[in-house]
Amino acid sequence: MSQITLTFPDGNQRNYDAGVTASDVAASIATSLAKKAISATVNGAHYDLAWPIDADATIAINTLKDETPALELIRHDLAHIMARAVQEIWPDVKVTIGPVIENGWYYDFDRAEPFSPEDLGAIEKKMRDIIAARDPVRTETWDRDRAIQYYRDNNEPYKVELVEAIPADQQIRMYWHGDWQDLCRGPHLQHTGQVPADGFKLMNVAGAYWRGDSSRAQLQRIYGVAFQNKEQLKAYLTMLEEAAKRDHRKLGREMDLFHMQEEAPGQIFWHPNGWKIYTTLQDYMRRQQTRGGYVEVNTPQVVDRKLWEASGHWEKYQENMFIVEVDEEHAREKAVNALKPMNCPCHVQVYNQGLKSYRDLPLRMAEFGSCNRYEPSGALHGIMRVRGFTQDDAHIFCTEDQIEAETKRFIEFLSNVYRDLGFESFQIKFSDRPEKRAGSDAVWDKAENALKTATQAAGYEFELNPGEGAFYGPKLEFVLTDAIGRDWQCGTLQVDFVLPERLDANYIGTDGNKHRPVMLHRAVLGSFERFIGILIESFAGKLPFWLAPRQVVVAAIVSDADDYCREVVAALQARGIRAELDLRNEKINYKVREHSLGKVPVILACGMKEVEQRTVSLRRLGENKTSVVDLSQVVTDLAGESVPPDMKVLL
RNA sequence: GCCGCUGUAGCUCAGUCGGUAGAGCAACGCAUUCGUAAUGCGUGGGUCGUAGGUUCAAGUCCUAUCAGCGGCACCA
Repeated sequence: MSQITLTFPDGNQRNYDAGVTASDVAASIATSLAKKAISATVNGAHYDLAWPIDADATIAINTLKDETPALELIRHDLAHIMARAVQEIWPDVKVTIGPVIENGWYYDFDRAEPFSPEDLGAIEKKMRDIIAARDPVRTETWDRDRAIQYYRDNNEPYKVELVEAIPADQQIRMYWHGDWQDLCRGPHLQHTGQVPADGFKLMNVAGAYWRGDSSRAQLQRIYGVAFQNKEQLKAYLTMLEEAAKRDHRKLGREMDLFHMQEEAPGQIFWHPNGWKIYTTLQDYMRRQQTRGGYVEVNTPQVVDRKLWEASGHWEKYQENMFIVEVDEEHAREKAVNALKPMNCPCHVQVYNQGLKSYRDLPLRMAEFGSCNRYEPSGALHGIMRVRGFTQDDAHIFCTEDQIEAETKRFIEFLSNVYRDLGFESFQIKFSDRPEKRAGSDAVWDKAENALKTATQAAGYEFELNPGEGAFYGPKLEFVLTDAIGRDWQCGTLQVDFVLPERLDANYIGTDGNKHRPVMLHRAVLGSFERFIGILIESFAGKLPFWLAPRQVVVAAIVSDADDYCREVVAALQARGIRAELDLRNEKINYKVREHSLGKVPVILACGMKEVEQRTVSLRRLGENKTSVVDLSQVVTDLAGESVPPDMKVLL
């Protein structure tokens, strides 16, 4: 039998018979290691302890303390343990797939009756029994046909389908613990007892389609989360509670920002406080766009279907459009219109007025474009995903040669805005040509290269998102990370060769002939509604001073200070600060609590001491210390703070 | 759109076996003038999401429907 040499992380080398398993290797080092071992990393690949190693390799034995392999295995084994528990309780349930996901796993089942929350408890209990049994995990490799026959015999149609999708000559790895079996790539733990019994929790049940295809069977998906130990699980559950606390729907009510109601699903009733955030943000964006060389336009909401037919939306996007038909009796002629779901076709109409010269390009046309889309009911989510929204949209009409410079210019514009709004970093995803696309390969090569080169030239890296481009061109997506680590895709830049063609946009070149401009579709915030939702959640309602709808509350401690409080508010308002008065017959504790919950950044409390000394007692949100400041000083300071970041730069 | 769950006062929620609606906070009134996260007492407030049905009787059971929530699909 031939010998192989294994190299350990500390550089030591040992010789073994070829075909040795990591389990044997661990045992050759120490019995305790063999017991603790969960898997091995062999030449960088994650290996099951039971797999044979046939050639020289580097090897590391993993234990539960090694986070990456441990979490992978725990979650993966739990997926199997859960599937086994379900089938032990309900033998007629069909199993499908159960992958590891962020923080845990899920498994999709086919079962006629829905799983109830009580069922989850029963499953969890059964899982703990399986873990307590410390059932050894064993594996074999089978021919594909044997596996297919096995699953046919066991009446597991989904597994049959999965195996059939594997090439006929490929070996199939089968896993068992107890009597329960599953098809699996592996690796797995040594025995079920290696899963931390108090480190996991079943979270919820949801519908999911077989193979993600909405035309196929609807399955039931059970989600679980799992960690190396109880403490980490608890920390995760606490983080979820934190996220729930900053839910923009809850904060929107508490801060009195907006509401939504049945009669207008997916549309927002902005209250004064919320609308103040909106207009402050919009004013900011307008200033930035003006500085960035954009012209602003405004275009119609209700537009004849003819334009949508010409643009391609009628064919490609009709399901998502609100169609407006006017009753014939009242209409001079029957017309079918649609609420605009996008601004681009209208912008081309503006562009097409009059003759454009190459001297006019690049023409950067912006609109705070109010759009309506009939989103599927299940897609609606607070103010983040709505049917009526406003994009900070713009279309840059330019020549192909200008794509690169405009891309660079836009990324700089966008990163500046994100920084001002409190997001220091963002990632870029580059989506290239999809299967279904318009335009020649040569044009795509050109567009993709221009986008890529420009992004790199601007000094940014990107992640490739293959095949996810729009049908008319490649796109960049800008993803920012919020205060609790969640990613949000906000900005986008898309290269479009198709729409200028369809809507016959052109310009006169240096040669005196007509040429086709390229359109760059771009947005920074995406939509005001969604972005405000992100701001609320990221800041947990504690918006930066300049964006806070109610910046200051001046609260009287005793009613003899009322007149002075009025004077303080007037002084603040005279400097443009959004200050409110609270003269209610309540204790200062009550007022502080209420305005703190309302996320007002600054509370100025005034009692007789302040009246006599012409000062205020200043308390900032989130701090429980106060400071006494001269009235004139506080007005100057807060006026400085309320200046938007872009105006500060100019000062 | 699909699967599951939910819908009771402005908000958060209770409501048993089907017997005719309840709490806390908020609001309003009175008292209290108080020093940095809830002062006390009192008063008013509900077609139980909507529409049907079963029943002597429906918040409760059934059907339909609307909306919301969690996922899936969708997100140009």
